Amino acid sequence: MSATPTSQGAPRRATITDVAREAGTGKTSISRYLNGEMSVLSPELRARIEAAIERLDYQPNQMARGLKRGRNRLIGMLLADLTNPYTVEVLQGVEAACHALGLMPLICHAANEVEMERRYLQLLTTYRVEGVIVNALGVREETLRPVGGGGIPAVLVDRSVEGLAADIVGLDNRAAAELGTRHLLDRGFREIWFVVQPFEQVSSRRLREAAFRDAMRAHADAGAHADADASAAQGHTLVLNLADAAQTEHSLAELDRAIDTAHQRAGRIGVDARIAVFAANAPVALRLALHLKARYGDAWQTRVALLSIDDPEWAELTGITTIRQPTYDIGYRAVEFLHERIEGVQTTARDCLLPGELIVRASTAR
Amino acid sequence: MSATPTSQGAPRRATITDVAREAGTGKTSISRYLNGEMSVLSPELRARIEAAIERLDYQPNQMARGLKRGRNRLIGMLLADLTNPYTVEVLQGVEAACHALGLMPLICHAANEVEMERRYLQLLTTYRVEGVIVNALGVREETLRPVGGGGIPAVLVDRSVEGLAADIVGLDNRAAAELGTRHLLDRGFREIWFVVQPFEQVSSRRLREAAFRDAMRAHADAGAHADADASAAQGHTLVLNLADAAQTEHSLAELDRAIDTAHQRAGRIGVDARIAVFAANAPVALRLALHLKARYGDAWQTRVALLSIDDPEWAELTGITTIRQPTYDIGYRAVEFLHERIEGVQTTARDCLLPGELIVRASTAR
DNA sequence: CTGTTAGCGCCTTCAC
DNA sequence: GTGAAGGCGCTAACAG
Repeated sequence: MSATPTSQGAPRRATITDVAREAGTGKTSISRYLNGEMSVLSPELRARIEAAIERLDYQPNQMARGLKRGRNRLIGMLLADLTNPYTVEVLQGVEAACHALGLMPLICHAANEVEMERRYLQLLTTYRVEGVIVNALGVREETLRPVGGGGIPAVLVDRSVEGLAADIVGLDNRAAAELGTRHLLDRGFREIWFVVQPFEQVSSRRLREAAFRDAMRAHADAGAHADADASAAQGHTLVLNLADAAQTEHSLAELDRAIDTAHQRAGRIGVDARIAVFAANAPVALRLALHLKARYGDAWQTRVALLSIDDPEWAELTGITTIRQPTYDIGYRAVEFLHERIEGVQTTARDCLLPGELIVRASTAR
Repeated sequence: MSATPTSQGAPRRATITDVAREAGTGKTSISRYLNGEMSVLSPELRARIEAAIERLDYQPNQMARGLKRGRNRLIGMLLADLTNPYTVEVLQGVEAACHALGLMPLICHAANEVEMERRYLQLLTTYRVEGVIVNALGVREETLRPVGGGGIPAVLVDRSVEGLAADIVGLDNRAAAELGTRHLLDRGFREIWFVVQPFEQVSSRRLREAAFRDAMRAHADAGAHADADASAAQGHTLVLNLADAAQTEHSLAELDRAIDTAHQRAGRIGVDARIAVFAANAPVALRLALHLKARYGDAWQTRVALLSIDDPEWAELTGITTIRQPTYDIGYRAVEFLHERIEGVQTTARDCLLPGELIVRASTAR
């Protein structure tokens, strides 16, 4: 039982000095004890220290330690959008790794605001974090200047930042998009729409879309020689700007026309009426599903075969085929990379591309 | 091993001393400048300081400031489960409020592990956070001892902790459960199952369930006098332990029996076969929906009318009536409360109960 | 083995 | 108006 602080207010936590006095020794020994240099302490002294710490309920002040040794075990975690389930899942991996490595993540949520992102980045340096993991939103190389390269260590998650040479870990976007495209092709879909948010600074969106196009082209090329039917496959890319309602409506209308056209044509030929829609990520998939349901009713899946990268909790419920990202691992690896850099391991910028996993559900059945 | 500060090793950030030298003045003036005591500085000196800061890209070290003045503007945010959309939404409010008040939230995710929760709590005190806002998982009063009361200021979110007198902000659980129950009753449902996770330490679960029972009883009482049909209404409580697969299956089987029984009876009488299921929160609702879909197929909603507290993103897609919590406000208010306490406002423990909003969708239509 | 002595970067009296 | 000195809680040489 600690001294009852009858008078409320500021019970002023015990300091190392208090402990030293209580144990009848000097601060140094306490410090040594705290840092596990047990071998250099007589068992007797050690016991006294232990008792004193217990009695005073002493807890070393991380801030003070950090100030002294120049490292506070804090790392920054800059998130573009916590609303995206992807982000939360990555965070789990981050937390776990930090825990294992004795790091403490300072989590900052930019909520899709570039200005916030900038501010947080500078706030983090103010707290002298030892490194940052950033799931960049719109940062330019300049904003990240204090970071990476000559500044504090940094590793990027999911997205690269132009002009910045830093470690990056994320999904193998190319392979994932190919996987999805080929799955749709294999299932016999011949008209595929790839729907993605505006590319902007987000490299992963670009990569996925490019891989989709390449996969479609590869299929067409192969088909020209072998399978006559294959050559009919056509891929379209649709940009969906979720941040702008009007633009979103406009894009969705375009998709609707394609769906209806295909439906009419199919009626004549007597074949599966569905076109396939490949959503580049979960937010896009959700928006699409909501729209389609509003337009075609509960049976919307008889009109469209939806496939998505990311595997949100509602995918199973709605029966949608997805490509699940190894989110936990992404977060975990990111921290490991950062830790190595913090510890001074000097390597050139590395890329860590983790594979996605295709989860087949009813939406792409034929 | 100290890394040799070559061209890129450790650029060692500028300190207040560097700035003072660069500006040809003393540290005191720099400090004054940093703290906005402009009126006490000659415009000329002030300009020189500004220039020096700019040139050195100086940024004050929060840790050092904190050490000196005893407040580091850090607050702890202890989360029970980031996987729950509720949590993320609350977090948005917290972030916003912190930003407005110049606070920096240290976010800790216990991931439903009581042990983690304990450890984080102690880690937070180690960083000398000025306060904590906790969405408690299983903390006992003793764990929180250093917190609240005589310790550091604390405010609870969503759940109270037995024996701890602290501010608490969250949903008006009683009103929300009543709202939902009455909605179902109004829609003519006469058999209602309230499904909730094991109560454990979570006060909100208890409150919701109690309010549900009270509402059912109130209805029965009123019905005894007026509406003969009303007296037939029966409420059941089902505990669903999501942490244990076997127990979950067991509970779901019980629900299945009720559904089937109702269905058979309805077939004879020729009336709506659906029983209503009131999920105490989103995780429960999701688990239920997944199970029902697996058992009854895509048309599961013709067997069960699902209503849930919380309004997850898939609710709209699935057409489920919900009671949305004012999550953002909850987070925001929590920080405001904490801030007041940090600033020394001494009031007795306050409760802030915010109202939920009923969002009627297809699931409860008749 | 143990204690003494300097600071880490900053703020805060207290003189000038 | 401005600066010098001391100290926040802790660690890291140096002695003893």
